[in-house]
Amino acid sequence: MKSKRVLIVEDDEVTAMNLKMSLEKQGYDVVAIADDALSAKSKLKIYSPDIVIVDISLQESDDGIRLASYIREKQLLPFIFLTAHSDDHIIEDASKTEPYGYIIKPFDPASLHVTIQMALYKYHQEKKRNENLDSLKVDKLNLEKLLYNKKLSDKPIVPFGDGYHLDISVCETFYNNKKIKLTKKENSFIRLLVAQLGLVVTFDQAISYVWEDDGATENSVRTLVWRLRNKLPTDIIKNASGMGYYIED
Amino acid sequence: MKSKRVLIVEDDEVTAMNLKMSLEKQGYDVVAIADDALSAKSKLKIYSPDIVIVDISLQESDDGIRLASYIREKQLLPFIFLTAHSDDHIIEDASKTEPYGYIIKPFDPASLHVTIQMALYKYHQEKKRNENLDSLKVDKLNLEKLLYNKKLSDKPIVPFGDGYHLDISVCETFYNNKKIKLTKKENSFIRLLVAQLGLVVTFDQAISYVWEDDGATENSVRTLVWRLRNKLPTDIIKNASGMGYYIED
DNA sequence: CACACATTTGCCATAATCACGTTTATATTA
DNA sequence: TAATATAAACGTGATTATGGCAAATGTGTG
Repeated sequence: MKSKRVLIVEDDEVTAMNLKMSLEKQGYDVVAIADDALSAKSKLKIYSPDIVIVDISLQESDDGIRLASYIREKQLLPFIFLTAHSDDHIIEDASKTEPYGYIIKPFDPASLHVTIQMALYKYHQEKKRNENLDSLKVDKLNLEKLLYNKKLSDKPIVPFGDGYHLDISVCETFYNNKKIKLTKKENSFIRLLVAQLGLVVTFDQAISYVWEDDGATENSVRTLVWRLRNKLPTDIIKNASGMGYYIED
Repeated sequence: MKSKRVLIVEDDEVTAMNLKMSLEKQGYDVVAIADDALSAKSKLKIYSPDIVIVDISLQESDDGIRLASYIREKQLLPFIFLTAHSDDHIIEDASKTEPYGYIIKPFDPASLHVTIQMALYKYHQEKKRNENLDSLKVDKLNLEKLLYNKKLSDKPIVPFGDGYHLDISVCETFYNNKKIKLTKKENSFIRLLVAQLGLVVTFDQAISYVWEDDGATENSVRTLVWRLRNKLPTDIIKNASGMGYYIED
């Protein structure tokens, strides 16, 4: 296996150099060192590293955490936090970004290696799972979670489009608080669209989620969309040519 | 916050004692030390710790990993791996259990604390999300609340349909103040329909609520609806094709 | 930019399938 | 024994799959 490319984001030069030396001794390729979030972002693009080590408290601010959130959101890379503190609320904030690992200063070279390996592996698994999700499987549970994350405060309601909402506890769609009678498959597809609000639902996804084991053709999906569009008062189901359908966020 | 209860699963006495001391110095309560997976399982039950630290390679086998899988499956607790190796396939196996954290030997007391905090937080988040998903299901208690919220001022009466009302204190249904004699299951189903007035009661919901543990088929639900419709003077139970039944609000 | 060409989409009629309501026979329970 | 609940069967209507076709969209070329 060729050596992994590491980007270090650390404003303290001494720590950064220590890290770099330690990593290089273990066969890693430290491609760059950034000392703030901004340069980190540009260096991410330039060097395309395999993993990023981020100091949690860049310039005494929460820049490190925000950088991590950014990376997590874009699903670019695995990242590891480097921290000296064990301040509980920093830990809490850091945990929210779901880091792939963390190293506590002063760091130990051996544990550094293991942590990186674990992070890389974890990222690899996650990526594989996401790929599966993209191309094929969106299982019920997964979808429920997606929908749940979109729900409004304590009510099981997910608003979408303009005047629409979905009651996720009973699987029903409303337009201006008026129920729209939908059949099983129509409902199923709306749920999928809303779970991925703003994202395209591919034909494959639709087929595997709505039709489960019995397959279906792309034409079936098209006809389903057609029927749905007839039942919905406004035209919110958009087509992404060659890909599938989506509802705008 | 009261001190967190920790269970250590480690067959090397020296490491175990080191851990214990280190943890106690930081205010943790080490409730027990187990030296194999079996005793770990029983001690889990006896001491109900808040978190478990598991040595990844108990007695040179993969017991640690299997113990972790067991805990993960039962969704009992957060667990942290303790490992000396950086052997890639052990890391791979360990990662599959999605540990809440890991500590590399020789461990550093400060990082131990941070790792535990992160693990506890992560577990907390996970648990909260699962609970919220569960709360979307309708159980007896939930239903009573729904009904209670619908009742008329201070009287235990819930009106529905046109001329109907349900007395939730005695579980009886009336049409124009005339009692309608219903059987146990019919009553049960009417309550469910009224609790979700305007919303569809799915077959699954009906089956799990009316039939509880003894299952039933969709056909049973259909026949139940048929019997109910015969007893109710007007046609208020509507069908949502493929989904279930509902009464309009 | 215009043009031809290929692909994809929306729409529809038709056929196949599925779900519903209903009935009857058979269990289960009080 | 009467009342209640389930299971299987079946006609009917609702829902869905399928293939075709025109319109829209995208692509490559001169």
